[in-house]
Formats: sequence, structure tokens, C-alpha cells
Amino acid sequence: VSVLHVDLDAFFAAVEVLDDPSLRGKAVIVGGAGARGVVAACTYEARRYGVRSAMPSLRARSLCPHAVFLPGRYARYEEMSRRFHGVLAGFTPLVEGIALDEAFLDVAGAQRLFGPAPAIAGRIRAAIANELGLQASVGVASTKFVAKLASEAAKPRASRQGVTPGAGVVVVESGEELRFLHPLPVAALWGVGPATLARLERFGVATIGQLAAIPVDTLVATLGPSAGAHLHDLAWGRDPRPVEPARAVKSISHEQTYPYDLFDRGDVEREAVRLADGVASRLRRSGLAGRTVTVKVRYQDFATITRSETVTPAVDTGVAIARAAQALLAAVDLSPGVRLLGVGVSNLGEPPPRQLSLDLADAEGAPAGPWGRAAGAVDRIRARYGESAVGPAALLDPDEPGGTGGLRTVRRGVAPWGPASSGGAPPGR
DNA sequence: TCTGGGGTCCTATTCCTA
DNA sequence: TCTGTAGGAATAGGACCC
Repeated sequence: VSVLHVDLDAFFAAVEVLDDPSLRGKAVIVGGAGARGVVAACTYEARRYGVRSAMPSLRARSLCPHAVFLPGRYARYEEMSRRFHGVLAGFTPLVEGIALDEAFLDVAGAQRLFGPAPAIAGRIRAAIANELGLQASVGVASTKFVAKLASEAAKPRASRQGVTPGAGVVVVESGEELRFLHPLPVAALWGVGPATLARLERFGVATIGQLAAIPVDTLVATLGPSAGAHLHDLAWGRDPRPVEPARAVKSISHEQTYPYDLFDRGDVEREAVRLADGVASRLRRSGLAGRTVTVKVRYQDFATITRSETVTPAVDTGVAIARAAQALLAAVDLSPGVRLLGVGVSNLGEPPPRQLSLDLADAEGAPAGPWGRAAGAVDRIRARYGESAVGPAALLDPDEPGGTGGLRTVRRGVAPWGPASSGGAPPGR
């Protein structure tokens, strides 16, 4: 067994407790506090009352009215996440990060240096506790998905009676996989969500063991060739996926749910410019450009549509992405009211070759053309003076003429869990 | 109870082209 | 030029994950 899954416990909430010790032992909920917000993370004390991540904040509040609600500080979590991954990198270069607070490690080659895998798991937990002040749970197994389920089994448990500490490390020795897996509920499997669970329940499947008893052909017929064969393999403990250290980004997007639905096409188009500008900024920072631009619209009733278009050459400026996004939006009915708007770019690759120009300013590697040069300048200004120092004129807040505080830009992680408040002016002025 | 934001992967359909 | 078709790319949507 040489695959480890390391998972920080209640990550965002634990960071808040770390930074404010007066919160220790309390129910702490991090997430969007507004009417449309959701829970991003919560302490085990809050879980005693049935609070879970991804739950609407309103429901969390009614379940646990005495909880401390915090908006979350994404930049701080990113910083702690970097340190977390730094600790892991000290044990092996074979680290596959899958979230801010979660990673797989292949320690097959690290055992000569650090001892057998279970010992490495213990050393990692100790290092994370000492260097970060956070608790981690570690699963050790022969495959990724069993290691993942083992780390889950190693976590603390919260019930109405109280919080019971977890084992910290759970090892599933090779040969013991089926004994460990088969009693677990199918929903524990990676890839089994509400939709797949409902279909499996029609076959009377509740546990992984019962899933294993279903013939592959039956699974393939109901779940499709890919998912059917995959789940059948997992139920029998087979998972050939290797730990992959560096995986390329496939898409970059921004989306936002508004505290009030947008009805005015001008408002929606302005928001598209703002989101496009944020996406473009991130693309250029990553040295990427994309050929497919996608817009996403969620209506009042939660129905969601996407429209996309593939363009040539690849784009990486706010102007080009916004132009494509607005063209797509032109064919979309906005009259039911827009709850969420998103802009994304995929089909990523190298930025297009920069157009040769006699103008020396173009020689610096900024995107081509006048807008490209503007984008290059915007990047340099933002690098020096901050994200909201410059931006498209269309985004100037008419209520705040002049001051830079009136520029509404998108920064990653600004409102990651929904509108912070239900406030703000309803549309239509 | 009323559902975030950032992603990945899969599937079905449509459209284009050889 | 017309017709049929096979296959790939583009498009749309859905499920799932943290």
C-alpha cells in the first residue's frame, strides 16, 4: 500500500479557529451569509446540529442559530493551502493536489527515506499539526479511491451527542479492500451522486457490496459504458488511475449569483464585460488563451442554459471575450430574469503569435493590436497597484463618479459562496 | 430548504467536410 | 452535380467533485 489521501479537517472553519482562538469549541460556519448563500465549511460542533457544506445558509442558520457565521477569507485559505502542499512536497514529488485542502501522494519511492506508508501518514499528520496548526486525516491504501474512502473513515464524527475524534490514519492493507469497501453505502463512491444513487436504488442497491453483485452489462445498460464499467471496477476494488502530479488546466471561468435577479439587458451586458475582464486577466497571468467562449445563464426558476462559440484566433483579452460573450447573449432570452451569469473560456492553449508591429510597445509580448497593448498595460498596472486600479470604463459605478472605488472588477474568490448580503439596490434605477 | 463558484468528465445531438 | 455516409469538431446539457 503506497497511495495516501490527505484531507484537512473542516479546512476553512479550522483556519478561522486557528486565527481566532476564542472560536475554539464553537459552532463556526463559513459561507455566504445572504439569502442566496451556501455553507462552504463548518466546524464539527456545527455538524452536530445537522449543518453540512453546500447547504443553503438560511437552512444552516435555522438548524444552528447560535453558530458564528463568517464570510470567509479566500486569500488566507490559499496561503494556508500553499503551506499544506509545501509540507506534502517535503515527502515526495508525486503529489496530486485535488483541492485547496486535499491531495493524493504516491509514496512508493519515499519509503526508503521515511519508512513504510502508514508511518509516513503519521509523520505527515504530525508535520501538518506542528507547522500549520491544523488537523489532517489520512487514508492509506493500494489505490486512490480506497485511500480516499479510508481518509474519510479516519475523520472525526459529529452526532447530536457530541463530537468523537477520528482515528487520524486508516490503513487498508492490500487484500483487505473488499472487506473494507463492501459494507459502505454506494453513495460513498466517487462518481455516485444523487442521480446515479436514485438509479441504483431502483435495483435495490444500497451498499458497495450489492453494487458488486450486479452484472457489468446491467450497469452499462443503465449508466452508460463509461460510468457503468467504472463503477463496477470500483466496487471490486479496481482503480488503475495513477497519482498524477501536474494536470493541465482545461478551462477558466467566472460566474456570479446576484442578490437580485437582473432584468435589464444593459445590466447583463455590463456584467458580461466585468466577468470577461476577470477571466482574461487570469488567462494572461497563466500565459494561456482560449478558443471557445461560453456564457451561462441561470434564470429565476434555476433553469440553466449555456451558449458557446469557438473563435479563431484564440482570445485572451477582456475586449475579445466580452465581444464574443455579448454576441452569444444577444440570442438569449433574458426576460425571465437572470439569477446567475457566467463567462468562461476553454479549448486552452498558447496565446496566438503576437502580430509583428513597427511599434516597439508590441515587442514586449503583450497581446496583439491596440486592445492587446491596452491589456498588457492593464496587467502591469494591476500587478503594481491592485486589481481594481484599472478596468473597462463600462464598469464605472455611475453612483460613484471619479473615485477608483467605483470600479467594479472581478477578483477570484471575492464572493465564492454567494452574495454576502441580500442588500444592494434591486435592478432598475 | 431552496439551492455558490470553480472546475472535470461524459453523452447526445448537430453540423461540417471528405 | 447529386446523394449518401462516416467521422470529427462543435455545441448543449447534465452529473459530479470540493
